[in-house]
Amino acid sequence: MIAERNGNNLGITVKDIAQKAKVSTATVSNVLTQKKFVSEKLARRVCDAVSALGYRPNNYARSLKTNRSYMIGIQIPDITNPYFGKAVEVVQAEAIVKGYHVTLYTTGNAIETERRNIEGMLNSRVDGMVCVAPRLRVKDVLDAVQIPVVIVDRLPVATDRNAAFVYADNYSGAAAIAEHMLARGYTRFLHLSGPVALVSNASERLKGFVETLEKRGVRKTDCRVRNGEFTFECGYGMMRDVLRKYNPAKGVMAAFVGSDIMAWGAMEALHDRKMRIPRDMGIVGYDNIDFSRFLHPALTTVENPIGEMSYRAAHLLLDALEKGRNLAGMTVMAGAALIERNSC
Amino acid sequence: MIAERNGNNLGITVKDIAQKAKVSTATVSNVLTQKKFVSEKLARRVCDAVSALGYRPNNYARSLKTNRSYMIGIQIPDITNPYFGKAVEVVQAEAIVKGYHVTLYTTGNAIETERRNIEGMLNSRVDGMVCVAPRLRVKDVLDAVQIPVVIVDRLPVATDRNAAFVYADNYSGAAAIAEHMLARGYTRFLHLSGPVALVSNASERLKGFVETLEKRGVRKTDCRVRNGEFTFECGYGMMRDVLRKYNPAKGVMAAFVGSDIMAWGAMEALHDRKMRIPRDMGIVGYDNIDFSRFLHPALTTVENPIGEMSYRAAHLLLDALEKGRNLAGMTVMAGAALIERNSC
DNA sequence: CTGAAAGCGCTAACAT
DNA sequence: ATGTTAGCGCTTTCAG
Repeated sequence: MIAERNGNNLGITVKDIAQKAKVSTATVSNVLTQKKFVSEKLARRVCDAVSALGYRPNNYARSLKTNRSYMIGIQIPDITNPYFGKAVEVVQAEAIVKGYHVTLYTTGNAIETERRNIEGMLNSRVDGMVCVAPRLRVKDVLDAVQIPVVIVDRLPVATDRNAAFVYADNYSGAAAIAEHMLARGYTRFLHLSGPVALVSNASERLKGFVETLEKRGVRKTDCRVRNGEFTFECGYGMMRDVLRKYNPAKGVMAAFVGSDIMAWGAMEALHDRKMRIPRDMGIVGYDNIDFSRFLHPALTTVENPIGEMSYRAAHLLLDALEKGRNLAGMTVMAGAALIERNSC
Repeated sequence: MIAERNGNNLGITVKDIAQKAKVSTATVSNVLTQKKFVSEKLARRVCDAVSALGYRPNNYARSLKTNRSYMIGIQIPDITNPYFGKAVEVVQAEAIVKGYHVTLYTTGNAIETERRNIEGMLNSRVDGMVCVAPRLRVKDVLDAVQIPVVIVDRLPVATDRNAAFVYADNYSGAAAIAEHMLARGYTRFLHLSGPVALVSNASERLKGFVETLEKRGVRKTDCRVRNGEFTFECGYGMMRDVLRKYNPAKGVMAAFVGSDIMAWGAMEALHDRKMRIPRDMGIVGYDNIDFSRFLHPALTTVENPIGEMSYRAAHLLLDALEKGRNLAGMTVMAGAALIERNSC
């Protein structure tokens, strides 16, 4: 007999436990999977044998037979960013409740890596995947994949694939910022944007902000825009450049900085110039990252509900997997709420 | 013939491609796994068939046969914390290079969850695992597991299991802080510690700090200690309490706050009281989280080399997996370096 | 309700 | 160097 080593008996199979419980392997399988009714008596015997031998089903064999891995893949740009960390946390928590495991892939915003990752997920035969903020064109990811997918934090595209979209209303969020600034009486505006050409979030925010301002009669020359990346350094650098020829005495400006992290950088640049916020310039960020409320002054921003989005995404995917629901055409848009604090 | 759908042909097997290439399944397997030499001619034919049919090997079948999943599990307390995010990032990057996938588990510092996660990894048959900063007693995790494990960021224990330890020298790091404060001329000291009873990092830091101070002749009454958790709120609350009866005029205090996040909280409490750092109190953190250099004043802290540790951990595990190296008795300790900035 | 047996797709002996 | 074939451990018809 194979020795019972602490809790991890690789050698024990259904056969062994069938033998010990004096039943067939089919019965063992039936009590384990709960798919067919088994009499109390036999079920008891099986369970006893299972714990006596420390049996642990072999998931490869199971998966080979059922063609399901109970594994879902999640891909995010950067695990070091708490915003995406939150997404992973939520998806993982929901998945585990339904008996799914999660495998994680990180892209570093590199398109090539994204392609490789998707290939990797397919190879390791995940049952479904969620892609958070992909840089690869959505069409390209869908083309590569047959299994259910949900794309998070990107604008939906029309598709007949088994794919859903969960995204936030970045346009309205940015529009709310514009309205807020207007209500505060600002007359000069600045937008330090994210990578508009690559990321729909960035372009939606830009559009929402600028269009609202125009609609309310602000002249183009009173609203400057600069494009950059969603990083501290970029926020710092762009603001530093702007500040070179900025004089608050000629009219205080309100700046919508494309993300909280950029906004932090921008605030540093102001600080270095001994400028006070909001006295010399109003600052609004976007995302409502955890730290933003602790900045000085506390950062006015827009809640980007990544937690809610990933929750919805997880459930969509899990429904597709468990109930066979087809995702095609499903989109859910989460709202965006302005969080008023002291920076503008 | 099964239609070739975009890049993901679940129905195609070795058999199909053997047929198409007019070779045996063994030959197909051999060219795919590269374990035996196959002539140019046949290899060519096989590769052509593979890409023509869009074949993708079924990893379940492969794993069932070889008893290897090429999957490693990583468990961390909180994916929302960039410190642990870094660990995941590094392990994932190293794993993928060697052809391994990573599945992620999060504990929320709940011991029960840790136990469940380990169970989950074992069920999904990971080849090895890395546990970062477990709360479960190390002995308990080792007892549960037969596969190679590396424990990161915890003090090693003696074991004959296939387990390695990678940790940082928290004692020296904290000692360096004490020396630094002494050198600056401080005579009154405070330590706001992490969960000393549960986490060896916290207790090591406490020990390193207090013992060094004592060794250098500081009286016990001049060094106060309070225990808490590694959170912003806890840092804030403990410092607020301390401040109720603190008067810098009677001697400026230097506070070693157990982690950067706590230190941030503590700095907020000082700020609320209109106290200036370091004029009214010196503050030193621990971890060198990314944001610490942007705080005002920039936070003096100790580099906790999580990136390096996880790199070493990944390689240890991968060596165990690939080269069959037994990990028993392996420990690697990473150094800790004081980072002098403006808060103390 | 229970058991016998086929077979999921792959790899690795073994045979040629 | 290549082909034949026996399973890996499980689930799932199909009989009984």
